[in-house]
Order: sequence, then structure tokens, then C-alpha cells
Amino acid sequence: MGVGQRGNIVQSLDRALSILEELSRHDSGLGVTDISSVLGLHKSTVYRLLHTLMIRGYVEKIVSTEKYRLGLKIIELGQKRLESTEIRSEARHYLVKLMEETNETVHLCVLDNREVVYIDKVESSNTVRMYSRIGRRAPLYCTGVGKAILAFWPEEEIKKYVKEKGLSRKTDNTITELNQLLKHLEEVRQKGYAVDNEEHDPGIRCVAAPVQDYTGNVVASISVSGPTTRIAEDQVKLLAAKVKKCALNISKQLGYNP
Amino acid sequence: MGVGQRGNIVQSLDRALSILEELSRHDSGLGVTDISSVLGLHKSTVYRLLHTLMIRGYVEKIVSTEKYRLGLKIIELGQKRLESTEIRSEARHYLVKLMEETNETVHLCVLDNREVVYIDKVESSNTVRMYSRIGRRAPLYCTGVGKAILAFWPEEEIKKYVKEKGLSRKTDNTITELNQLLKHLEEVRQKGYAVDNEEHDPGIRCVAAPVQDYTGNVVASISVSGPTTRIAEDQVKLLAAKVKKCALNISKQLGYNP
DNA sequence: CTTTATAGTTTCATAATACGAAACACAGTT
DNA sequence: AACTGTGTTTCGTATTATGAAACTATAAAG
Repeated sequence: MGVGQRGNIVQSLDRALSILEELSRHDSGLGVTDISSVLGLHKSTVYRLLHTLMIRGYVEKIVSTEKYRLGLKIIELGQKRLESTEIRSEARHYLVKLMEETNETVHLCVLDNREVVYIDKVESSNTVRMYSRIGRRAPLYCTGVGKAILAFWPEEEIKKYVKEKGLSRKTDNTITELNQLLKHLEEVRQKGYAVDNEEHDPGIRCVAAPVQDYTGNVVASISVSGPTTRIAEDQVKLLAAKVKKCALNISKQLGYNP
Repeated sequence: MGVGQRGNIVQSLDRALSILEELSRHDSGLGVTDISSVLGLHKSTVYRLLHTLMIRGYVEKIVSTEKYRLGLKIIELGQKRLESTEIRSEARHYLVKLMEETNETVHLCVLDNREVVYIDKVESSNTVRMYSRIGRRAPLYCTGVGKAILAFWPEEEIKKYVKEKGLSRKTDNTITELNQLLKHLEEVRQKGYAVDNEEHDPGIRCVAAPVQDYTGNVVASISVSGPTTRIAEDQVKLLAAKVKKCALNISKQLGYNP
């Protein structure tokens, strides 16, 4: 492979990871030919990679349909990684308390590759289903947890992010203009919390605050989320105070010294 | 690669999966040379595979130590696989009820590669920490959830399992003789439930029952577990009745028709 | 019942890739 | 200043992974 080409990527590993990700998008499984078509790989190549993944337990065949799907080994590694996430165990106690105080769903997110990844979630007994799921990712520009992190980036990095990732509209409320976003993030910085006013999902409001580590860097964020029918705009300030306090407690737990 | 050699395994993929698994055993991360030593691979090979895994998000570097660890992408795939496990969503409601009735921790396991894998867990408010974790595996011969499945295998398959996997002692109570195990499994079959009397962990008792799918095959098991100080031997029968009932409800949910 | 189409699986020649040896860069230790 | 160990890069080539072709199995169509 040309060195300048793919920056020293191991091709067969790269292909196998693409297979795993494609399988992760299809709960009911895929066949060899399906994967071959989607990924533009020869079916004998797909077969051979699947076979290796199967032997190692990362892929399995659904008995009834003979389609391939992710194997249980992936759960094992995923759970191990999740449980070894230090901030998750440090924060858990505070997240549970915040959920009890507010009776709304609480999230903990970390930054990864210019997206937030949900790594903990304490669900309230209220029954409206939240879209968020542990392990999933979400954009920075249109979620509370994302803006709570993005607000503390240097302006040049925010601009670079917007240039490379774009600001695609998710709802009628999504901010899609750079200057409007910058102004908004200035407010987030000043107030110390971010609000997602149905910018990512219609009908869902989220109040979020940044979490800092012992160096003072913003490395995570937490939020309280619920339907706009339960989290009215005039309640945001009260809620924000609670979220900020919780975030500060977690930050201190991580060694942050304000 | 000789066909007879490795049964059509893609070597570089196989190696990369070994790297991922080794990283999963070390919360605080590993260096290139560490991995090279443990896996017997050349350090430039390890470096190249790690680099590809990093680019794809499956491995990341810990900023403070510059060691490598599993990346957050692995959580994403693991959670997606977990959430698409049909039996898990079908069973959840019943597991929660069983926990409320017993106020002990409840597990759901599925069979995979002659081990059980924990795929759900409903923890009671009691504070004794259970060893079990979602995603983790456990042997069949010395856990309640395992024996609840093993009991319904043909005797020849049980013998093959014992021959190939062995019956290594975990506690003073572990059954380590084939004939004793066979006799015990006969009882499990007759009673319809299995008990782990500190066979896997000292001080922990577990009462488990098999879950059948629409074909009648035993595909999973559920259990109630707790310390022997709370689950006395004379309570096992009462508990077993509740566990069996719950398992039957889940089986019916899966289309089992007794 | 026969034929056709499609998906999955296997084989094999070879081009391309991944490998490992060697070298280099850097940081920590002596 | 010299040495040691780890991480990273380069390069020649042996080995591997690839894809084309063929085979097998199953389902669908005529």
C-alpha cells in the first residue's frame, strides 16, 4: 500500500471493523452478499473476515435466519470498557441524587472525537422514552451536553469544528449559523450551563453543565432531560442551579480545585 | 498460510482481536512493548495494528500515561448488541418484578460457546456486591444459571463438555466429579430449578431456572442470588417457586407453549 | 419435475499487503 | 555524557489476503 495513501492502515483490520459497524446497524442480521454490496468488498473477502470474527466470538449466525450479527464477545469488551471509565463510577452517586431531586432522566457524557458519548444514564420513573442510549454519540452543537463542552473551546477550534462538521438542522430550533452559535456559546460560558431547547429532538428539553477534571479542563458534562411538557422554560433556572451544583461535586471528586 | 494450519483465519485480524482482549484485561492501559511481550508479536506489528484501531476509535491513548486502552467505540457496539438482544427486552419487566418480590439481585443469562453470559441484571437495594457483571461469562458446571441450562443437554454432550472443559474447583463446594455432576443435573431436571450452593463464589447462593424459546429449547436462564446469610437453605424452595414462575412467564413471552 | 437464479462456501494463483529487522527519536536513568 | 528502554518509522521481501472462478445448496420460476 502506498504510504501516502491510507496513513498506514492495516487493510484487512479496517475492513473487518467496517463489517462490525455495518452489522451493528442491522438488528436482524445481514448475509455475506448484503455486506459485500454495502461495503464494496468481494464476497469471498467478506466471508473470510466473517469467519475469523465468528471463531473469535465477535460475530455469530442467527440460527433461524442464517444471517450474521454481532456476537456476545462485543458486549463483554464494551461492558469492561464502560465499567473501567473512572468518571462514571466517581459520578454515579451524584447522578442518582440529581435524578431523585428532579425526577427526570440524568445523563453523563464524555467527549470523544468531537462528539459526546453517553456513558451513564439514570432514568426517572417518568415514562417518556428518551432517545439517548449509553454508548451512543450525539453532536456537540445541538445538544445541551455538547454545548456545555463546546462553550469552553477556543473560538478558533469552534470555528474549525463547524467548518469540518457543519451545523445540519435536526429540528426547527437547531442553530445553524456560526455567528449565532458563537454568541449562544458565549452565554453558556457566562451562565455556566447549556440548554437544548428542542434543538436535537422535538419535544425534549435538556439542561446541562460542564464537568472539569483536576487540570481544570472540561472533559465531560451532565444533564437533566425531559419532555417540554414537564420541563417548562420558567423552570430552567431552578433546574440549572441543581445541575451546576451536581457537576461541581463531580468535578471536585475528580480533583478539580476551583 | 497453509490451509490446514489455522483453518482460514485472517492473521492480522486475529492479532488485532487479541490486542483488544489484552487491553480489556488492563484498566490502566498497556504500552506497545507490553502488548508485544504478552502476545509474542513484533513491536512494529503491534504498533501498526494499534494505529489502525486508534484511527477507527476502538483504541485510544490515555493522555496522562500515554498507555493504550480500549476506545469508546467498543462501548457503542457493545451497547447496540446488548440492546438488540430480544430476550433481554422481553424479559426485563418480569425480572424487575422478581427482584421486587424477593429483594435480591436477579440475573438473566444466555448460553454462548458453552458458557453463560450475563445480559441483564436487576440489582436489589441490598448492598452486598455481586461478582456478576453484564457481558461477563461464567462456567456452566458451577453456577446456578449454568446448571439450569446444562441439565437439559443430552448426557453425551454433558460428558463431552466435561471432557473438554474440565471441572476445576472454584470453592470447597464445587462439584468436581463427573458422576456426581450427572446425578445432580438429573435432580435439577426433575425439580425444574438449579441451586448454586457456594459452588462458584464463597458466601453466595443462587437459585436459577431455565428459559425456553418457542421451539422448547433451553436458551437462557434466570436466577436470584444473594449472600448465604440472607438466602438460607430452608428458603430455597420458596424462592425456587418464584424463580420458576418468572422463567415460565418469560418463556411464554418468547412463544413457548407448554 | 426441470431449469434458473442467488447466496454461501471453497479453491488457487498471484498481487499486494503485512511483516519483522533495522534504524531513528526521545525520555529517563546512571 | 553515555546508556537503556520505549515508541515510531522505513524498507525489502516473504507471506498473507485477495478476488476470480468454481462448486454447493436452496429457493423460486416455469
